[in-house]
Amino acid sequence: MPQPSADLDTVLGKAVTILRAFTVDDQVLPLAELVRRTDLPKATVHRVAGDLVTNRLLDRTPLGYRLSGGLFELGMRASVERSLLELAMPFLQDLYERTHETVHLGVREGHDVVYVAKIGGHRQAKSPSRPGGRMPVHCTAIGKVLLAFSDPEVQQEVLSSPLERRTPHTIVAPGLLERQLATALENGVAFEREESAPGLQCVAAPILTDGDRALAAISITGPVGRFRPEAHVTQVRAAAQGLSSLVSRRRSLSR
Amino acid sequence: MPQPSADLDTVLGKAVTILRAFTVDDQVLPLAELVRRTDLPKATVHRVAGDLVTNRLLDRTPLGYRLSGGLFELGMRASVERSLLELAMPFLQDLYERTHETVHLGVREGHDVVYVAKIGGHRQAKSPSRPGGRMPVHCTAIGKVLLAFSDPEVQQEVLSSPLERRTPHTIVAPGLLERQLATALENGVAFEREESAPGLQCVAAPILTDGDRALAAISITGPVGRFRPEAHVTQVRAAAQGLSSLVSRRRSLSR
DNA sequence: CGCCCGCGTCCCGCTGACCGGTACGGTGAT
DNA sequence: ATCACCGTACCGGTCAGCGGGACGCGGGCG
Repeated sequence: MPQPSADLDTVLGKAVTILRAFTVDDQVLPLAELVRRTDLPKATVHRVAGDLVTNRLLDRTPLGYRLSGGLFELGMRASVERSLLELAMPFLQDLYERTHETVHLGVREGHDVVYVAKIGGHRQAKSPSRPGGRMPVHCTAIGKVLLAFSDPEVQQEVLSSPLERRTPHTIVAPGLLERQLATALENGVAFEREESAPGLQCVAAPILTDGDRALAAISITGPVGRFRPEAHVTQVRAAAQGLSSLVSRRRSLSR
Repeated sequence: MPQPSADLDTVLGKAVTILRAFTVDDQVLPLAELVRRTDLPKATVHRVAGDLVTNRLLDRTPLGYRLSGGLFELGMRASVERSLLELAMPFLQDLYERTHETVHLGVREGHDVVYVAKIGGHRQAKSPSRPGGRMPVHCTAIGKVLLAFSDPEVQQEVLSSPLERRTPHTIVAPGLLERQLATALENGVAFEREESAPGLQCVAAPILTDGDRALAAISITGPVGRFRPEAHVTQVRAAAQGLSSLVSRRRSLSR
C-alpha cells in the first residue's frame, strides 16, 4: 500500500510481497495470516514460503514463519545504511553519553523516515520508534529536518498529500508545516513536541552532503517532564556537523 | 561456498545468489563482476538484477548495482536479531560507557559468528569485525564462548573440520581449542589474544537460554597495549547475565 | 589510427518452473 | 457430531523465465 505493491505476476514479486508482509512487531506469522495479508492463493504462499525457507530468507517454526537471520545479515550489507551506521556510531555514542537520552539516526524513504539506529539506556523514554521501523516524516523531528533539506519537489509532494494525525499535537495543516520547514532550514535543527507520540519531545539535525541535501539525520528524544529540546540544540548540531564532514570526506554516497 | 550454494534452477535461488554475491565491504558491483562471482549467464544476471531493482532489493547506480535500503529495512525486521538487539542495547551501552572499549554482540551461524552490533567511540581499536559481518568461530572470543555453550554435536563438527589460520596466534590445533572450550564452559567467559587480528584482545560472555545454551554473546575488545582482558571479566559476565535473565523473561526465542 | 577486448543491453524461440484450483487429514470450538 | 479453519499434497496446462548470441560503445594498446 505504501509503494505500488510489487508485481504479483513474477515469482520474485510474490516473494518480496510475502517478506514485506511482516511488520516490525510481528515475530512469527502462520501461513493463513500471510495468505490474508498478501491475498495470494494459499497454495502459492505455501510453495513460495517454502522456497524462501530453503533459501534461508525465512525460518520455519512450529507456529509459522519468521524472517530469518540470513535476511538480517544481507540487510546489514546494504552499503549506504551500513557505512552510515559505522561512521555515525561514535557520534551517537558521544551524544548519548553526554545526555543519557535516547538517540536516533534515520534516513528518508519516500514519505517516511526509516530508523537506522536507536541507542538508549535502561530507562529510556519508550518511544514508538524501532530500528528498521518507519514513521511519517511530518510528525517527527528527524522527518521534518530531513524534509527541510530535501529537493523542493518532494517537499511539495508531502505538503500536498494528506497529513495523518497521530496525536492531538500532530501537525496536519500544510501551511504550518511549511513554515516549520522554513525555520528548520534556516536554523539547521527541527523540533517535535508530542506530535508522534504523547509525552515525547525531540530535536534533530541533518547530515548534509556537499550540495546541502540531507543524507540522514540525528535526533535526541526525551520525555516532556525533565527534557527540554532547546537545551540540546548545540550538541545535536555539533554531532551532525562532525558526521557531515566525515561522511563527505568518505565519498561513496549518492542514493 | 559456505552453504550448499542455493538452487540455481529457480528464480529465487538465482536472486539470492546474486544478493549474496555482495560481501560486507563491497559498495557497488558492476554487472560483469556479478556474472563472475555467481557464474550465471550474463543475460540472466542482467534480467534478474533488473527485477531485483524493481522490487527495491537492489539499487542501480551509474557504476553498478548496490544492495538497497529496502533490504536493510527488511533485514532489521528479522525478529530474533532485532529484538535481541533492542534488548541488548542498554547493556552494551553501559559496558561501553564503563570501559570505553569496543563492544560486540554476536550470534552463531554455522561455523561463523555473525556480528549483530558493534559499538565504539572515535578512537576505537580498529578490528576486522563489522556489523553484519562474519568471522570463524574458532578465532574469536565470542565464537569460542558461543561454541562452548552449544550442542556437543556442533562443537564436535567444528573441532573436526580444518581450523583456518588467521594470525600466528590463531588456534589451529583441535585439542587446544577443545581444552579452551572446556574452561570457557566452566568459567562462563572466553578470551582471545591476537587470534583473529594482530594487536587485538577480547573477553566474551554468553547470553544463555533456560537450557544453558548460548543464544548470543557479548564481548569487549581492546588493543594489546593498554587493554587487559582479565580486568573486564566481571563486567562482561554481569552484563551477559543481566541480559540473559531479561531475554528469558521475554520468551519469543527458539531460533 | 585501427584494432580488440570487455562492458552493458537487447532480441527471440524453446521449455520446464511456476501456477493455483482442488482435495485431504488434523484440530479445536460450538 | 458438526463445522470452520488450518497446513499439506497433488497435478496438468501454460507462460514466465531462460540463455545463446548479436549489437553498440568506449578505452587501452600496438
